Amino acid sequence: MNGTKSFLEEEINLSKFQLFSNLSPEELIHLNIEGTYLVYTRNETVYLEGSRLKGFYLVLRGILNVYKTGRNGEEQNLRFAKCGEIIGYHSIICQEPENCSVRAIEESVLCHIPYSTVMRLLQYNRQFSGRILQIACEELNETNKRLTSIAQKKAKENLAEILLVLKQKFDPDDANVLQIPLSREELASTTGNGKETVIRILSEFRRDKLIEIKKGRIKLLDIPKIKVIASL
Amino acid sequence: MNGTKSFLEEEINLSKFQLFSNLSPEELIHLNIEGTYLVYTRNETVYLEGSRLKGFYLVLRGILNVYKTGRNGEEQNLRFAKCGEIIGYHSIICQEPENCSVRAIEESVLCHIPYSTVMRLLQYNRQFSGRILQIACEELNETNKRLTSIAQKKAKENLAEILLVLKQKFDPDDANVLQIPLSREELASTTGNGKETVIRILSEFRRDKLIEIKKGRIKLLDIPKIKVIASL
DNA sequence: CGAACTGTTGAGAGGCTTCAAGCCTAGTGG
DNA sequence: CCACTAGGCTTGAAGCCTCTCAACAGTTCG
Repeated sequence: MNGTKSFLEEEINLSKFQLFSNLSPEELIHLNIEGTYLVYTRNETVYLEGSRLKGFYLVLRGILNVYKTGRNGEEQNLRFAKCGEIIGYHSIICQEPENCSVRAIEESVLCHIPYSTVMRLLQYNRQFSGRILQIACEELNETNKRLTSIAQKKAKENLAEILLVLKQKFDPDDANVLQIPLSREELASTTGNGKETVIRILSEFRRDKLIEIKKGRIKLLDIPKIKVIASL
Repeated sequence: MNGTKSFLEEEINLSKFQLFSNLSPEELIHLNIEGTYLVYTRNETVYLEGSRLKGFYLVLRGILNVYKTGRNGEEQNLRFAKCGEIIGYHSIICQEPENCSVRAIEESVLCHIPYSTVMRLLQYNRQFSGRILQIACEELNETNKRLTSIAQKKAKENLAEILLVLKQKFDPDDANVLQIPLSREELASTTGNGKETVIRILSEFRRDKLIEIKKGRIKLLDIPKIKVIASL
């Protein structure tokens, strides 16, 4: 992990993020002074479960894997965070050690916002605290949906669903190519299956011309059929 | 569903709930005027997924099953709500239709707090909005933990874990008897397994003197061993 | 008392995991 | 530049776990 403010100065205009769009000029100045910018390379860990964070992070660029470590130290993906999303805020709000770990999936740039700054904003800026509350509730809705799918769906249905979820989140050009470089193992940790199971199903999807894999990126060829398989 | 304010007048002192403990006398008066009290009998539905709620609910008495309907209309329990907890607040905060359903597991009394009241409190009472935020984050932590267990653990481990979670939440006297009348099917919908699987594991636990079942209530006899099975 | 529902047990099938071996690819060092 | 190596990817086979179907016992309630 390394990074200096000047290096990134240009690309950073925190007020363009919805979360900070309602800050007063003064609050923005403070935010810019107090926030620090960090670069993480692929597979680099941002923090581990159990850490006591000194603030939260805003994702400026890249994609991160938010996961828990479960049985036998096996990773379970909880969500992927991308530009504009925040991570590590539970820890701050609940005043508890973090309950999940975060690792960069591709080179990522984060902005660390220290505890005191967050607290000041939460206290004095209603729009900000309201937005955080909304973010938490949205995340909760997502997680509830995932939990239900993982608990009830078969591996194939579940994987098909995940592909659609990833498309929605990581296909900005709408070219049906998932712009997220996931290993088979990471994909498996997302669906809650073994690596081999995921590989077999992907092979099957490929054979049936539902998807295509080029340079590690998955392209969805037949979304209607994938939706049927996902039972959506 | 039926209930009148006078019927319950006595037992209701909303300010005793932590969520409302920081309300001004004026806010409390409004809350008392605007809140309505509702009684639900066992298995009665409070609301269904997709509803547009006109407020949220505080549980005054009883236990509720918060669940989603998944594959083939099968229920997936997300959590159980008891006295002092709130339900239906995502809907209000995200301004979206509710994403889960709620049903009374035993006779329950709820206080419905209308949208306008919630919004006023969220806007003007920082302690209140902060507390809601904290509740959301705690729920998120719980759900993340559940998701990981459901995805990774075997039925037996998972069921053992659920028993311990239920003990923590529904054993106020610390007598190791779970004061929550769950059907086998409801228990199965919590662990994400079939009913028969749960029954078999419970039988095994009973045979091994880990638990005892009397009048539908589960008593935990050997918590250390249950913890070992749960891999905790 | 019978009906309807919940709980229990058995048997069989199928899905998923696990182990194992070989392939492919990217990156390294000679 | 090429051979080599490490790590990810792929496929096969075996076995276990869980689901599903089915029959029956027990319980509750009108």
